[in-house]
Amino acid sequence: MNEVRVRFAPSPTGRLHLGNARTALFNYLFARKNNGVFILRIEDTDKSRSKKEYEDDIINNLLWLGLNFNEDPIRQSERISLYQTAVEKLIEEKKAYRCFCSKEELDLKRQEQLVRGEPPRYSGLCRSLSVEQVNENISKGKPYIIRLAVPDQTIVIKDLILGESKWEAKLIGDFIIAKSETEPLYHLATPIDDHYQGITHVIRGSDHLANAAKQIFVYKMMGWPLPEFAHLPLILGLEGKLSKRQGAKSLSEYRTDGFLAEALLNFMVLLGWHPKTDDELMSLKTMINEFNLAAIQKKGAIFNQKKLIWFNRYYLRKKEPREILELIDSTIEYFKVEVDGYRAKNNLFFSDNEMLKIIELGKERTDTLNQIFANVEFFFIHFDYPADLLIWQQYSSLEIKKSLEQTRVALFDLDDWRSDKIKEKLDRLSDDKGYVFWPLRVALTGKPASPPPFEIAEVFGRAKTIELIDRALAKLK
RNA sequence: GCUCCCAUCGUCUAAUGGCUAGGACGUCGGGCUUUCAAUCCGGCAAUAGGGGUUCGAUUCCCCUUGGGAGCACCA
Repeated sequence: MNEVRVRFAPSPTGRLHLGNARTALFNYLFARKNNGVFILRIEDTDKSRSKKEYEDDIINNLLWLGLNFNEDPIRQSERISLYQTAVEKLIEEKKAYRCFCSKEELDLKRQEQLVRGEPPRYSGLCRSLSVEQVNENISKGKPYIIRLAVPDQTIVIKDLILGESKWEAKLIGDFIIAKSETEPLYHLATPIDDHYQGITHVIRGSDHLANAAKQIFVYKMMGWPLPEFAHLPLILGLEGKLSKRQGAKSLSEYRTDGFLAEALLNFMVLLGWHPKTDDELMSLKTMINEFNLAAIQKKGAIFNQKKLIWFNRYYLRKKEPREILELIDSTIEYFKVEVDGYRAKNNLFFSDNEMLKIIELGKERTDTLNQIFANVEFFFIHFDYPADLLIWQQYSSLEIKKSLEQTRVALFDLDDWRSDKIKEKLDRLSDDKGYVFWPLRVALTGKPASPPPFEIAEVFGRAKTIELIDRALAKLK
């Protein structure tokens, strides 16, 4: 039994998005599950659309997710001679030929075929050109492209996920495999690399199923054995295709929007696949153990943002405040700047311990990392609120004033300024907790909803707490 | 237009030719609670439709409908 070798082969024509990332994940899981090798191949044969920037984005985000590849990534643009040799061999053996038809002619024929209700494909006109005719055309400098001379056969794709499907050669036609000897196209470069890289399982999106038929012809013409194919169902948006316009964000965007790699991985793996057990919460390690290609769903999965958010909340809550602080510092730099801005502007500085406490309070109440301070912004900004907000239920303004005065006295000479001690002391003030804690919360936060006021008081410290209580008292007549 | 693929709660999915079709997210209601969050308990919610095969079909077959993908000198 050969070693399992799989590849993730994106073209660097855009940022890594969720659909691609899931394809990478499934390849990775399959490789790890089988103690195999996971390879990254950059398919940059289209020079005009490929960009280094996108290549970097893809690699950085794969690494961020933890989908490490085992070998150095290869670029198709650096393997031109490999494809050239293959093209020349195919032409030599009359398995491929130069086609001199112009684009205009082809467009016209395509239209005609469509009108007749036929699938649009090349007629094979130039296949019958003699060597002399070809040479004459070349010497005249007539432009050409290279087509595969597709034999009249029916291809059966045996897909590990989708099962068997049949594809007739006459409906495919002699497709183009290269623009020239040194400019290979996808349908040629991909099977060649898969062969020479010893890929045993081609795992990719099901939008490539029809391409598999074409590529199988290349394998046959080259006399190579076929790899296994597994075409993954596509991820769809609520209204059909998951497109950039429909909120399909790049991984980079999810990252700066405050999503955690753990959440994204866990969410993605459940799109089209499910573990045997009902336990959906999985680390990468658990996924590897549980993964099974045959259990992958055939139908496309619709992306459910709310579940992603739920996973994100879950993993955020599980993280230690220290880890979160590091994540904020390292991955969300712009946010650190923003927070530092708050602090400088308001002359509010917190020690590391105080920051950790703030994060602990914030992380319980946020969907995403970048929103972690949103619910505890009162620590960083000057806030104001209407006096009415201080009033708890049916109490009068005077009674609330009394409550705050009692709180002030109780806290003023509290020896041990810790949240549990603060709570303990305030608990004794009244049987109606709301009567004590509600006005204090509003005094300390300016908000009707917040973490417990005694926790906040601990971070603020005695002086700031008393100051804020005095501000509240001044609002009450 | 042609080819291929697909079809279980709103969404992701589990299950078996045979108990009340299970779980998760969401949603609704309740408990806890000073608020929010968290958490706990409970409810609503699905086998697209029509034919077969069978004692029996969500499961196997056919048709319809619906959805998706492909048909580039992109990948």
